[in-house]
Amino acid sequence: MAKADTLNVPEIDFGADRTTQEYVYARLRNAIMVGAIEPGAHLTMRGLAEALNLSPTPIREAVRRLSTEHALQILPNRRMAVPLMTLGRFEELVALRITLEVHAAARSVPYISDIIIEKMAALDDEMDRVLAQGHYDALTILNQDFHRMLYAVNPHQVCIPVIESVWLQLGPFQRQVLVRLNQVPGVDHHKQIINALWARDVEALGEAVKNDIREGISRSGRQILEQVA
Amino acid sequence: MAKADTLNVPEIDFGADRTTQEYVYARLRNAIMVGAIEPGAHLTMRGLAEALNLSPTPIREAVRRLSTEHALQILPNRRMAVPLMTLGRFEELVALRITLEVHAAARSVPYISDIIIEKMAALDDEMDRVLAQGHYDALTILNQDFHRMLYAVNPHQVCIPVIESVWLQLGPFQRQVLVRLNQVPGVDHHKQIINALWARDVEALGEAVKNDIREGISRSGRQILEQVA
DNA sequence: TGAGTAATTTTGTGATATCATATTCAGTGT
DNA sequence: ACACTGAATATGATATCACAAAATTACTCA
Repeated sequence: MAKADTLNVPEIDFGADRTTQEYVYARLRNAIMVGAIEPGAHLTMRGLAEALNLSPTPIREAVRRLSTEHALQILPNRRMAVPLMTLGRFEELVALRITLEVHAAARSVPYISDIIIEKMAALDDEMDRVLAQGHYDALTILNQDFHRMLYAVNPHQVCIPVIESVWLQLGPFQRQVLVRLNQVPGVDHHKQIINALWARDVEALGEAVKNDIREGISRSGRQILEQVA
Repeated sequence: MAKADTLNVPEIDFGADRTTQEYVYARLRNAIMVGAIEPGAHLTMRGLAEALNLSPTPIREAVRRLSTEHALQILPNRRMAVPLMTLGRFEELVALRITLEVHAAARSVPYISDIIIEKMAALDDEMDRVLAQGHYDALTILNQDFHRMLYAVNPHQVCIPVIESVWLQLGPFQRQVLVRLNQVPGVDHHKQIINALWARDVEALGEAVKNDIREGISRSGRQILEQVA
């Protein structure tokens, strides 16, 4: 079925007892997060329903949730599309991402344990391996896991959903950046993050997170958007 | 009908050509934002449907969207409730609110015009009038309008939805605070915000926003949560 | 009287049916 | 060829229907 390729992303494994709507939501969200759906692409609910062999009802619920997160756009014609990126919006999103993640990282420090740092280091090593093979999707996922692991150690944490919402908005465009440049950023700022964690140094951690985000996407993304404009 | 009182909030006026789902979403969101629904309260979709004279379908969509924003909680039994507040979560939400709003305010400064400042001052005056009459709901709405007006002058702004999501999570609890204390915070930090805007002083603006949030809800909220715990 | 269990009711979920609107396509006339 | 118009089609939105799971109630037995 041609429509299925709209989500050219592997089926995700899924606990059996969840709802269909949740499955669709998770699958679409994942596809958008790794940039599997091109910005500007138009989707139809019935198309998605046919592709996933479901009725429109759970599709609509999932799509509505994603539009609330600004991962999808409901156009005035009631059609939906993946939002296009502009330079202004891009810079706002990156700036917001830095502010949020520096904040979340700082509030995680009191709860950091050696075990967590070691787990994060292990994730970073895995990223190096995946990087060598050029698996961009896996790289994106691992990078997010790395960051999320840090923010999640704070037991009262409320930032992660907000941060993920920003990731979601940057996702489709980030893929374009990776594909166009056909290379990933050179320096690995994750080592810097890990060092700051070992030292429990809030200042250094903030700097490291900021650099990681800036170098990871900001510079190259701005290049591309400027040459278009 | 008794169920309708679940949302003891006036009907909001609503453009005629929007969808039912959007109407339900807006109405529920508003009710939660001003704290019209008590934390811990259980809602049923069919109950809401009956109260609003609608089928469960648009209700489900609206509720799903709100649960994505963490304004409602879907329990493992598939029931839904307004989340309860804890001290830890409260402090995280307030800290996040400060970080976000200081960020958004700073990024608005380059776009500030005298006209906007005057409009904000007018809103603040109206708040003083409403305050004298003890209309807490109207006060909450006006306060949000005041803040939103500032952040919205940035044309590439992406913060407002995120900030509103935090407001939404604080809403039900904030109402409890106002009711229990039966008074509103004394000093009006909005004047301080407006002065900083006239001066185009980013530093002072950040301080003013921080103080406004802290004094407005943080102190009294913490008091209440601590005496419970 | 109280605890456990079966029957009833309520509820959430997803598929289907229906309707209004938007889009696409074919045909007409210039 | 090209713009315009009307028919046909596709789409989104909501209500209704069917089903399964959960909650509630009623009932039984100790």
